Amino acid sequence: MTERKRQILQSAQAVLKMKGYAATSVRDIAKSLEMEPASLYSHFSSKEDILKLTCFDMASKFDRAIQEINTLYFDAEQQLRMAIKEHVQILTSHLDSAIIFLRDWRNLTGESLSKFIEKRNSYEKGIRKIIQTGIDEGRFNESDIKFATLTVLSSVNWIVEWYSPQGKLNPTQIAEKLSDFILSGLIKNKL
Amino acid sequence: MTERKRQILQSAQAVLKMKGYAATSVRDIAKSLEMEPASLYSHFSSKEDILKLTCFDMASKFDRAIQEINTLYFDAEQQLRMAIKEHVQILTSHLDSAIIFLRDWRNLTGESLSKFIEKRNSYEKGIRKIIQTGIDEGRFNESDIKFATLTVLSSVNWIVEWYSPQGKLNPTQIAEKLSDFILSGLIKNKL
DNA sequence: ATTTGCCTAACGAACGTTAGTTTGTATTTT
DNA sequence: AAAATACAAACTAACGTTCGTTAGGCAAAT
Repeated sequence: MTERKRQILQSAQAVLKMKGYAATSVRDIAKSLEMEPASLYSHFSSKEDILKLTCFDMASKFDRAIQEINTLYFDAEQQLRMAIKEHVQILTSHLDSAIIFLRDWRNLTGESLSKFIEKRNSYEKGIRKIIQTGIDEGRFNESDIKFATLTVLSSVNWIVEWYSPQGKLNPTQIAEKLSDFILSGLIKNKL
Repeated sequence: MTERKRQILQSAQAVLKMKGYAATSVRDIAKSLEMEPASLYSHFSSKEDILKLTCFDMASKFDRAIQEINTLYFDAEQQLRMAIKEHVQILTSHLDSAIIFLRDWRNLTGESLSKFIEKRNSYEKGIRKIIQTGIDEGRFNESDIKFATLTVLSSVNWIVEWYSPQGKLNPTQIAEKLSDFILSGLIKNKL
């Protein structure tokens, strides 16, 4: 990936974030770069190519993070805190891509779509594994694992809807607050 | 609204739910009804009209629910449990509309868009008010209210991504689980 | 001399929408 | 009871626009 291509991709993502992939035209993207629509095809093979790069780039970031955490021998609470922190970090430091990744992946087609879903499920499984460990350790409440996993992921993912780099909470603080909130729902009362 | 119009709207929503508003054409909608695209215009003035009806119909359902709850003199915990239960009930009993409402509202334009955002903020304010009451009553942890509100709404809204009428949890059970989870994060430890 | 990055021009397809008409079904008038 | 009217809901045909994309060329950088 050349420097120029990365530059164009970034600008494209900034535009896609605003109106969504389907409602954004190649001409919209070109205009933001002050270039002709056709010129984009010197760098990308199709509009969907831009979506693919964005989605799979983000997916692999999440993949790398969860895989690393899963190899560490911390207890479930620490693992979950780390996972949330990494997750928030990735989302907030690539906000444009993150929004597209979370919202527009459905516009992928064919093999790309199924591969993406597979990656997504694999990540979800990584989170679920941590929660399962917490239950096995006797630290987390026994509850519907799938339910717990999805609730965790939803509250974490939703931050892209309101996070602003200018806001009063930085990513680390957000991750801490979120972890406290989530863990209070998972951890057994120490009575 | 005639019976036929309601019927068409419902069929349109089933199609829109699949690919999203922007990626769905008027011809797609017509095909699902086995009619000609032009015929839709006997019932709707535009494609966006369908989106408008869907979004504002859902918005008013939520609006009605929160307003009623806010007039009841229960304590904050009970109010929040009721609000969550109503919210889940609305989402799950109008799943197609709910998905469109949550995902596609950004495709509204002009005055519709700003009015919608206004309604959305007003609902959010209703939830926030309940949480604030809980803090004032000394029952909920003092925390960033906006943060708490958004986390509550995110975990509730995300259920449309995985809820199925055939699943093992019914809406009431989901609402209870979700309430327990959320309230364990809000309520002060009774030490 | 070759490559890179962008251009102009234009393609065919799909888009949302309009105009005008037909059809079937109630309702009213003869 | 039969004929005339009104209306709703669908149709056919087509409009102008925008869509993603391709072909081919030109100028600057390597």
